[in-house]
Amino acid sequence: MTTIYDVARTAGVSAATVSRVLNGHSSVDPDLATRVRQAMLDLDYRPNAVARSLRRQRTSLWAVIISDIGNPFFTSLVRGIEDVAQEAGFSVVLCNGDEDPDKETRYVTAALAERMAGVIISPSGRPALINRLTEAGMPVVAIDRQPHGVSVDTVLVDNVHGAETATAHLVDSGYRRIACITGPRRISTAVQRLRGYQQALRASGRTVTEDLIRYADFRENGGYQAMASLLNAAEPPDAVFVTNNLMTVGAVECLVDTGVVVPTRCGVVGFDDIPWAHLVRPSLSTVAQPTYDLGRAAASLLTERIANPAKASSTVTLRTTLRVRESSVRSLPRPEGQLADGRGGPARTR
Amino acid sequence: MTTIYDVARTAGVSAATVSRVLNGHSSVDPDLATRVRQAMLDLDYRPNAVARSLRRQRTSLWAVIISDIGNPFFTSLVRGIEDVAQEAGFSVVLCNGDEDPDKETRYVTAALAERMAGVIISPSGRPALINRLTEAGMPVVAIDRQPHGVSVDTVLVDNVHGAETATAHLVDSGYRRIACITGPRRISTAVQRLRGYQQALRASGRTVTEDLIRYADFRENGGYQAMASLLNAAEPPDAVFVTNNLMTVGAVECLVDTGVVVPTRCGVVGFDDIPWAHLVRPSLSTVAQPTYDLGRAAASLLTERIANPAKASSTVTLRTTLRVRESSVRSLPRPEGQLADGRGGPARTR
DNA sequence: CAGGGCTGAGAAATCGATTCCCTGCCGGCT
DNA sequence: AGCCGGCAGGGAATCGATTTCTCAGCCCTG
Repeated sequence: MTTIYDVARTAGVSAATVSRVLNGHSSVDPDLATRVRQAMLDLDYRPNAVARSLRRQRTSLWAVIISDIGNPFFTSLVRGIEDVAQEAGFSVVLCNGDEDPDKETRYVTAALAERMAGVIISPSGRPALINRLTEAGMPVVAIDRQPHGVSVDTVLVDNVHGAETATAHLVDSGYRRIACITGPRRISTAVQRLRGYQQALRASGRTVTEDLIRYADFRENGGYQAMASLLNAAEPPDAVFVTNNLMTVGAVECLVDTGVVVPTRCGVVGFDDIPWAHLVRPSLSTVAQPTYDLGRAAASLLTERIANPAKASSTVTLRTTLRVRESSVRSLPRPEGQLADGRGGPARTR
Repeated sequence: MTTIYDVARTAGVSAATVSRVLNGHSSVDPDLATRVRQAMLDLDYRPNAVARSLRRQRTSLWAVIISDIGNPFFTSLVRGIEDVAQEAGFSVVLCNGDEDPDKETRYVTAALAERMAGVIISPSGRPALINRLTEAGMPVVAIDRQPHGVSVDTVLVDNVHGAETATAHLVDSGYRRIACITGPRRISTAVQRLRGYQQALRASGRTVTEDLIRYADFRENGGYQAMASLLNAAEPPDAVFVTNNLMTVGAVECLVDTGVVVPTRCGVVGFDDIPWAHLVRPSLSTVAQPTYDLGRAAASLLTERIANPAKASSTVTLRTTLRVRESSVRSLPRPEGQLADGRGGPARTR
C-alpha cells in the first residue's frame, strides 16, 4: 500500500504538504499542489482511513443498529438514513441486532471500540446500553422505540394515536369483541400501542379485559401462537388489532389455518405496513408509518448532535396513516376471485 | 477516553505488559495479570480498535455489500454470514449497494480505505470493482452473481438448472406460449436463468423467440412494465417465468390489474422465494434458494481466504428447489375462499 | 535601510495500540 | 563457581495520517 510519504517523495515535497493538499486546510502553491495531485494519481494513492481516524480522533462512519433485518419496516428506514448520511459526508454501516440483547451489546461495543462518529439505534429494551454510549460521549439517536429514563434524541411515531385510530376503526366496522396482540412489555412501542387500543375501547364505552390481550415477541411465530391462544379461549374475539407487521402475518396465517374467515368472522388491523399487503388475500388493513421520513429525521438529528454535542436533546414524532383494506371491513362485498381491485381503491385515511 | 497508558500507570506496569495481558500473546506473571485486569475494570478501559488496526495493519470487520436491502433474498443470506463471522471473531458491517454502481463504488472505496479484513459482495456488474479489491490484496468473495473474467471465490446457485426445472414445470402444466422476464444482460444470474428457460423450451421441442423475452431491472416496477408489454403484444403469452422475486411480484400485480386470471389464463413461476408467498392469492410457485446456506458458504470461503491468501480460488454451487404452489398449476381445482390450504401442501421438489 | 508581519513549507510531535529488542534474573549443568 | 539458556517485562520504534511548531523568505512601512 502506498502511503503519504511515498506521495511526498514522488512529488518532492514533505508529507505535511501532501496532507494539506489532501484536505485543503491551508493554502499551498498551485504548482506544488498539481505536482502532488499528479503523484497521487500516478501511485493510485488512497489515504489510510484508519490512520486518519486515529489522528483526528473521529471517523466518518455511522453505526445503524436495527432490531431485525428481516423486518421490511427497517429497509426503507435505512434508505432514509443513508441518503442524509451521504449528503453529510458519512458512510453508514448496518448492524443487525436481531432482537437479541447479546448481539445488540456486541454491536454497541464495536461502535465504541471503532470510535464511530455516531449511532442510530432501535433499542430492544435495555436502557443501560444507551447509557454506555452517551456516557462515552457518543452521539446517539434512538429510533422507533423510546428508551426509558435516558435523555437522548429520539424519533418516534404517534403510537398511541395510531393504535386508537385502528381500534376505533374496528369498532366502527361493527366488531364487538376486539382483541389485541402486542409485543414485549419492556418495549415502548408495545406498551403505547396497547394503551391506544385500551383508550379507544374505553372511549367507545367498552370494558377492557386482560382476557383479550396477548403479549408476544414481535415475530411471525409469536403472532401465530398468540392468535391460536385467543381462538382457544372461552370467548374468542371477533376482531384483533396486532401491534406489528410480522405478528400480523402470523396471526393471519393462524386464522387461515384454523378456518376462521377474515373479515367476516374475524377482522384484522395491523400496525406497520407490509410490502405487497395488497397482493395478500384478503388484503390487510394497516397503520402505515412514514418509514423513509423516520430515517431522514433520525439522520438529521444525528448530524446536528455531532455538530453540536452540547445541545438539548429533542424528540421528533411523526404521524401514522390508517390504510383501510379488506381485512377490517365486514360490510364491503368480498371480492370474488382475483379480478377484484387488489388494492381496495386508493388507501383511505382517517 | 482511557488509554492503555492509564491502565499501565494504575497497575504499575508498562504498556507492553498491559498489551500482553490484553491479547494473551506471551505469558505474564499471574499476579501482574490480575492487577492489570483489575485496573482495566476500575477504569472501564476499552481498547481503541482504530489504533489497534493501524498497528496490526488489519481490522476485524467484514464489509458485506449487497445489491438491494429491500430484497428479502438478502436478509437470511446476511444472517448466514453473520453467524459464521461471529464464530470466527469478525463483525459484519452491511452496505446497501441498491443496484446503483455509484453507491457500490463508494462502499468498495470505503472498505479499502478502512482496511477491512474482507469483503463479500454481490456485484451489480462491473468487474473493475472486484479487480480494485483483489489488486489491493483484499480478500473477496462474490455471492449470487458470477463476476466476469475475474478469478475470485464465488458462491452461486445452479441458476441454469433451476430455470430449466421451473420452465419444464410450466410446460408440463400444459402452458403453450411461455414467456420470460429476466434482468439486465450484464448480470450473470439474468443471463443464466434465461439460458435455462431457453434450454427447457428447446428440450420440449418448442422454438425460442425473442418476442416472448423481456429484459427488466430486477425491481418490482420493472416486472410490472415487462408484463404489461408482454400482454400488449400481438400474441400474448399464457405463462411467464420471472427470474427474480421482486419482478415476480410486479408481474403478478400487472396481471391482477389487467384482469388476467392466474393460473387459469396465465401461469406464473418466479425465481427466488418470497416471504409470505403462501399468504398471497393465488399463492406463488417459486424456485427457492438456500439463502441462509449461501451466506454461510460465502463466509466460510472468506475465512479460508483470509487465513490463506495464496490458495486457489474456488466456486461453490448450491442447489435450488422448485416449490409448486397455486400460480402454475392449471388443473388443480382453484380453492374457493381463504379456507383452502394456503401452503399448497408440503412444498414439492423436482 | 531596518524591522515587523505574513505566508508557505518542512521537521517533528502526536494519536493509542502492538511488537521488536534488550536487560536482568533465575535455575540448571558442568 | 562459572556459564549458558530461557523467560518476564520494560523501553522504544512503529503503523500513517494530521497538526503544531518553527523558520526562511518576502513585502511593506516608518
